Amino acid sequence: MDYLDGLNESQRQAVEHIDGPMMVIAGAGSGKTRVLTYRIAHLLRNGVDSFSILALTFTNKAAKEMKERINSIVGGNESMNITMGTFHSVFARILRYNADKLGYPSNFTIYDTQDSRSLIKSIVKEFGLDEKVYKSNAVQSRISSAKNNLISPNAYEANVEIVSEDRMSRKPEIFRIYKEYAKRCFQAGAMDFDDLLYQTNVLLRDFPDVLHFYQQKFKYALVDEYQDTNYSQYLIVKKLAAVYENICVVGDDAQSIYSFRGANIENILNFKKDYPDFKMFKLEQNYRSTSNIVNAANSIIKRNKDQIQKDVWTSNAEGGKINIIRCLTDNEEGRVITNKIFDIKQGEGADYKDFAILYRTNAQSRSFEESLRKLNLPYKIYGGLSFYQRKEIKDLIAYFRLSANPKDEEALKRVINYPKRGIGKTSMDSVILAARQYDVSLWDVISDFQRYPVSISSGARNKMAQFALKIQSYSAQMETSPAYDLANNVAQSSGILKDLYDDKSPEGVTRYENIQELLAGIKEFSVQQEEKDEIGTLSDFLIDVALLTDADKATEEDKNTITLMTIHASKGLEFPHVFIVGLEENLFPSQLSLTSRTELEEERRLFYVAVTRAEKTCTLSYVVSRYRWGQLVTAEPSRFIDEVDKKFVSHENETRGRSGGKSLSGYQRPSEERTQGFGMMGGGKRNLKTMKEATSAPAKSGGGTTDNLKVGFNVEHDRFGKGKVTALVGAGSDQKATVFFPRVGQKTLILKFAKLTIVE
DNA sequence: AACAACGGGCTTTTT
DNA sequence: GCCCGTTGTT
Repeated sequence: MDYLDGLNESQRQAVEHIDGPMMVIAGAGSGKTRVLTYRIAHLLRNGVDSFSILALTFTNKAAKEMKERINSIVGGNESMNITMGTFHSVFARILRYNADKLGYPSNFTIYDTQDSRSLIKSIVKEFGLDEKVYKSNAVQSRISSAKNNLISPNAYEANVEIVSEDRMSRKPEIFRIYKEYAKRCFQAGAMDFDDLLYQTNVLLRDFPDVLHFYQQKFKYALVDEYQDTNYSQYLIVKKLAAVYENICVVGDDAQSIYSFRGANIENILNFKKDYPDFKMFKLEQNYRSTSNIVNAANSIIKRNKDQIQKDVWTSNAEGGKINIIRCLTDNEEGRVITNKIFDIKQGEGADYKDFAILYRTNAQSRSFEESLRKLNLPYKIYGGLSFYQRKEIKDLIAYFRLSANPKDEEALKRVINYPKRGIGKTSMDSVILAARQYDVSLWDVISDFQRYPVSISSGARNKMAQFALKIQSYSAQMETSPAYDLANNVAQSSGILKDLYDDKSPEGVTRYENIQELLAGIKEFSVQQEEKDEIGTLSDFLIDVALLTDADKATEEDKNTITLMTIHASKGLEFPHVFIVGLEENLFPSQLSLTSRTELEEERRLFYVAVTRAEKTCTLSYVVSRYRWGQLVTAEPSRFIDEVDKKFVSHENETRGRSGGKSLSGYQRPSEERTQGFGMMGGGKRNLKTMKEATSAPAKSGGGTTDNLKVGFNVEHDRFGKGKVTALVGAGSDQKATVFFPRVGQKTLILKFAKLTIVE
């Protein structure tokens, strides 16, 4: 068995375990994917039918790669019949197949986050609730977490605890919104992301024959990234595996970073309860990183309380220390990191694809983009606005969606007046009102005004009827025409293509190109389907499109570029040289995570994930002040920097030791040339003002006068006069105070610069 | 009904 | 600083 030879002892044991429940706890870089693929190959070699394997991965890309690797081990294309993909895509297919049982059309629409948010917004409006109180974001996450815990609208209403939580947050009507939301999704023939799991649970709960069928089909189940599954996913897997209990879950509790979307570490504990005789395998040897990186990462994660005991080690070389860089501003951070990349690349002849810049929030990408572009280095940003979330792409796809399912109200609202065809807000409001009165969909109204009369101008009525006719003609071809033909036809006859073509601005040109790219993608899809002797309709194309992400798209290109992405998006990836940027308090760890220990521990795991992406070098950076909300604000180095064991760290660009220094005397002013560079940043009026304050900073600052400043203290400023402290942010030399001065109003001051004296 | 101008909120992280 | 939605103007 040649393929077993390349595995270490614990890997091999995990791979060779065939029947019965098992859990693999896999440290970062320990060959987890390897174990998964080899185990599947091993199952196939030992006579398991590929049709009976269910493998749930975290991304579609991971599934695709795994299939390829299995084929290369087993030979042929045996992996073709394995059911492999993300929870969402696998169960979306199963739901389509069984949709009629739940009262949904098999071509139900999948609402993305934007769609559901917009639906929630309109419900809040229709209910006459205050949109400031019932913020769509907050309501959405409330509904989402209810669904992820399998709480139906009725159960929600009946749940004393939940309802009182809503009352306490002054949003007692959420249950009504949830009810209406669920109703409207159903009426529109639409499921949101959470529904794909929720409704699967309903299907398996209410239809024992369906449950039985899939239990018999999926005799072997594997779940990757088990630590990131939520309750809804957990229960699906548990039900499917209930008969044979050939279930293998793989994960690393130290890398659980998705609790904000309902992921639940308890699933690991539940596993032990559900399958008391399970076998546990630990993969602890790291093959990815230098020992400095492995040890540094260990020193970080050991600070967390909640974790499964394991000992990740490596026999790799020691490597360089983790480099920590301090910069003055986010723009300088961009330049410094870019130069570093350039130097390393020249120095050791690395490829661009060997580098990754990882950040906490998407908004941080800007300064790196700018400096990379200046130096003409190729880069690719993952995440952020994905290709499929761009306005023009969503517009065209909305036409497709509407043609496949005219009840899809979010799609209808999106395109009924795009491109402009003279159907304005007033007319649409009347139609919406009428639709609610008749309790039918918007489509029903605009496609049959005879039956559902609406008091709008005959002009508007005609235009809507024309629009409806157009959609109907598309619908007629939906199941018969090849995807590309229809897509192209829609793009042209809807007027989208012309509208974008006429826009000669740079953005307009890009949008036009994006549409062309989408059409090219559909063409490719059509061709692929024809090779399989299938027609490949637009309807088929739509099935997957809602669940595609940029990461899935990237595989084909495989370009040699520098990678920019959030740490979340980097999970499962590895790079020789990793730069983790923006290590500042309130950014990483995020301000919103500071309220509880568990949330802070999740941020720490995120940091752990980031560090363990690195193979050869890992560099951390932080800045003294950064643009946030369009304003330059001072920042403080992240606590995570201090949490890395000093043995594995070296500081660069440091003008001072940054240990514990509470006193202002430890702070050194930036050198002259730095101060200049600082002033040249940005250039807006606001910065100039901030800069003036900064450069006019007194060297003295009376070491200690404001050290024990507290909220409520009265202070005096030599320009603003007397005032009262209303808030304090940060600590040490970067502490800021918000002070209310009766003479000039409220000001936020950086204590090390402002000449404040405490008065009684 | 269409467009320009203005203002508010926002930043976690994603299927 | 940016995106979105609202307001005011034609």
